[in-house]
Amino acid sequence: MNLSEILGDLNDKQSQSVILDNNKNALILAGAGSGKTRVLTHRIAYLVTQNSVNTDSILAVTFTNKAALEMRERLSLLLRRPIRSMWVGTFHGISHRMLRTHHIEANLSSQFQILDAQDQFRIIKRLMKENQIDETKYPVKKIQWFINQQKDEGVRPKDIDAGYNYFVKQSVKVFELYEGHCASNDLIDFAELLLRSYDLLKLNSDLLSHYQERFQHILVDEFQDTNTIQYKWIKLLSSKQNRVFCVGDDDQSIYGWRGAKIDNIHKLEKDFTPIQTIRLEQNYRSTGNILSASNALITNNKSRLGKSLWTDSGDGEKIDVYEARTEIDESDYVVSSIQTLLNDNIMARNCAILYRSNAQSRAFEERLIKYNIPYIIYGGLRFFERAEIKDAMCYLRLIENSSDNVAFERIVNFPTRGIGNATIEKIREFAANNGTNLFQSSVSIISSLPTRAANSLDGFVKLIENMRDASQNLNLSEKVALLIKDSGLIYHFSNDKTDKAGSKKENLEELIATAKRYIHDEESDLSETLGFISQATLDSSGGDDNTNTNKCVQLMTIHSAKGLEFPYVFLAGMEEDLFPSRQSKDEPRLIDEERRLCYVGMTRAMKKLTLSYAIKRFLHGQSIYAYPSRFIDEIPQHYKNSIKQKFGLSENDYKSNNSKNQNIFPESDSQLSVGANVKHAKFGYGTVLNFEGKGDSTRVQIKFKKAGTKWLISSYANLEFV
DNA sequence: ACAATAGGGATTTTT
DNA sequence: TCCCTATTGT
Repeated sequence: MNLSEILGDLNDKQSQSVILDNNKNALILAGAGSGKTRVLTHRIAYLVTQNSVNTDSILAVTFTNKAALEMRERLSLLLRRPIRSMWVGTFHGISHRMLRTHHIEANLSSQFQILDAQDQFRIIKRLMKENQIDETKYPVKKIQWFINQQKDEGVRPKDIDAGYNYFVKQSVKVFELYEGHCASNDLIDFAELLLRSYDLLKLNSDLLSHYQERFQHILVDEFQDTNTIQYKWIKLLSSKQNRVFCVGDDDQSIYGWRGAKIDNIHKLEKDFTPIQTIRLEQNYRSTGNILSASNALITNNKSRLGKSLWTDSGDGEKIDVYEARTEIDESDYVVSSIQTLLNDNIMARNCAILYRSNAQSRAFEERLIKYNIPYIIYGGLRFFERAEIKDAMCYLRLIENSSDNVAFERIVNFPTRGIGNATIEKIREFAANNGTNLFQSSVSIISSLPTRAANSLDGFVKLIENMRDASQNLNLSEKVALLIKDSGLIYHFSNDKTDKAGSKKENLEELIATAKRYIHDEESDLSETLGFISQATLDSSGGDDNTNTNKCVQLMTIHSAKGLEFPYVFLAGMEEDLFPSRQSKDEPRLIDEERRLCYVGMTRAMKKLTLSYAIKRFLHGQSIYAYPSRFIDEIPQHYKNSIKQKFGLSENDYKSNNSKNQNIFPESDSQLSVGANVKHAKFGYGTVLNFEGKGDSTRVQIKFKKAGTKWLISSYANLEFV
């Protein structure tokens, strides 16, 4: 690969960044849609092919697994070879890798487990209960938040002076208890991965210099999102001999509330000298109007590094601003606009509805169902966070490592097998007194238990032991298949009446497939199973079935849309107190972040952007009158096209429409049952998987033979039973 | 052990 | 309003 191939399709600024002097650090201020991933990957390709930098000497850090994966893929395409051994990963993934390799120096066993947010919550809650700390006064969520916040700042309990603040005092107490618990149980939470790997390097100068010498080039993506400990981690790894190359955009910093320090990007220029700053301002995504409007909006923020996006692709259409009467009206406007696009053969996946808070998705969902437009809502529980999947994973964990107390607690009596609280309390007590784990403790106390409890507990112990023996010679996916069956999970969820659609059972089956797909890193210090378990915690998004999503309109929060782009974007709920949110309105710092969020939302749009707001909105059980968002006013009028006229059906039309439809699907319809076969005019034949609600608002989930699985409102769907 | 019921809270969530 | 949790009753 030669230089012109690497620089071939890059603009001046991009090329400059890629071939930047090796003796300088770099800050690439990459605006939205300016090709930052391209610069990052081409920079690496340049170093490897033109500067003979060994791939082992490169460390590339991202925030999300998705970004890391994308970088890997693009790199192996560019370099035309696999880059398996290269250190490309998330902050957490890289930290994890270091801790596994140097677990002894990090004061961890080789089998340490990673806690996800749920596990962490459970532990904190139990610790508080055991120590009589009143949950109503000190909500677990808040304490958990406090602890994570401190860790993100690199702060340990001993560093905190609570003064006279009772909340902080209690939080620190729980923090200490929690730290003790994690230490004695070999547990690491997300924040701890970073903090501990930081300490590891800080306290072991040999290790530190090893990595400093090894990583000649450290590249960081989305630098504006780094928190204090991440910044310190990078700073620690940097040295006289190596160079950092940071890419970021201060205008797209939207995770300040999670500890991201926008100021890190400012500090960079002081802490990492000599440094060269390059601005990528040419945008390849949006039309001129969208960019100018976004630029105008973001100018209202103070203390920016300053950047102004431009494009040579023409002005495009103005931004539509729709004033709706209510959120129903709003969703009707948006969805009928989408319908119009679909009629023009625009693909559904090219349309996105973005909003500030998840609660806003409902109105759109209902309208999309009415129009029979396929959609997908992002957000909510991810695959590995689902209860049934966590249950199964905990069986896997306990089979693999009987000292995993977190797993033990979760599944000892699930599915229920007659092991009550009293028994579990005895197990805990014995374990605490004898310095052993819960599983071992169970084995020890069985003989001292009343017959009934003893039998139940004995059954559980034997179950785990048998599964362990039986899975000895099985591969990962066979192991998973065995466990979801023998544990009784499949049986339990097959009979779960609350899960009419059987999706939990399906998820468990999907877990087998996910295990099958798992590719184990041969160089890893972990067994295949432990590798799978760690990966599941570090990347909880697995298992999702993306086959139909490209036919769907996409609904998500603006936060989730960061890094994505769509030809047609609808930014909904542009109202004061919703966006910017009420909780942010009193603090200029928070308002600025809301404004950046709005900027991120607007710059997702490629061809056409539509903003909408409702005068009256039903929220939290009551109607609220709202003012249009200040952000709308901050966009100069000549980029906007205001639409105030009522679109589509009038209120009366709705009424007549509804009453007309009421007869189509009588309330007392006894034919509607799971498994019933139906025919739909457009989607053809299908089977009812699930339904909810009554009368007019009944929603039915149907698996169509050809059209896939859909939720429909029965009063609109006009179903025929066959 | 589970279902029914009452009460409280309701941005955003990369790992 | 809706959803999640904790409590209560069978």
